[in-house]
Amino acid sequence: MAPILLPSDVGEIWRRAPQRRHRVASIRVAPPYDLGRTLECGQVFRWTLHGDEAVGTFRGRRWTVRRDGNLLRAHLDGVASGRRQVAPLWRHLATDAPLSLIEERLARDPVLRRILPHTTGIAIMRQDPWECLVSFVISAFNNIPKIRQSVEQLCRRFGEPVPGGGYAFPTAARLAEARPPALRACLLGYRAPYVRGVARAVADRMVGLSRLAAVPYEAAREALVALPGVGEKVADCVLLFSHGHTEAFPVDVWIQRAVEEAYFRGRRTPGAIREWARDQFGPLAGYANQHLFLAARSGLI
DNA sequence: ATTCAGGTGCGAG
DNA sequence: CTCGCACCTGAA
Repeated sequence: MAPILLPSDVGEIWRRAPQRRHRVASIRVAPPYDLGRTLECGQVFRWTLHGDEAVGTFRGRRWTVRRDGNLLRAHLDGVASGRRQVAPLWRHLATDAPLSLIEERLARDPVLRRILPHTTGIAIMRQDPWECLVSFVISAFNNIPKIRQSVEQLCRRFGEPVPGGGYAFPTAARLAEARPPALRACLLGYRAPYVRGVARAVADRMVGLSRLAAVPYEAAREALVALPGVGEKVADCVLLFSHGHTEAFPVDVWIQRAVEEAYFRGRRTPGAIREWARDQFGPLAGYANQHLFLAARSGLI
């Protein structure tokens, strides 16, 4: 199959999207943005969805976001007065991602053209790198309900209470000083030392986690893989979901099976699949990944 | 009771 | 450097 050469401009448009400075409690999102699909396609673990209402903690505040057609309304829970800057929340939810352009480009690939009608509207969020890193370290050889429980336990035991209810994600310094038994009590199992390890590395500035967005993909990846409990797949998740490296293509068992089935009809190593995806989709590899992942989990591939 | 789950770090060849 | 294997533990 001929590689689909994608101009790098799409990735750049997304990455450099202007941040609105004024306060807005609501925002109109361009089709096909789908809040529910964005929150439930597996990139984030702490947002919960109830029909058209999403609840999540972001930057130490509890938010409720209601969807009304193409309009999203944000409510700050537990804060009686004093409006607050909402723009960072929209940025977090990636409401500015040029999805129609991205999906139009992705549809040049025959496989994606077939599944896109079932997966359209996914935006790749901009998550806090530290929370994202810990979440995906926990995700290794684990199942989603338990991952969510573990993250929630970490917040409950080590995070600061949040006005609207619940707890913020704990800081690296806080987790670095946590006792191993207390960490294991968060259902972490054998991953407890990994969480402690990454906490220490980040707290001690062994790795400039928040600066990796400005570091080229390959170099940023190397820095992450050096951390305990962080392999190729977890590194790619962090680079994609929190650092804006949309050329990252995390290969888990679902993606591996889907790509082998739909593109190769034969076995490939995770590394080979990752390299193939970067070549095939360029700066949109991460978006392709999310659509293929959701399609695989939905039984479409 | 047995099996499975969004990988990673190991040692062995 | 690639390959095979063990691994905490709750939920089905």
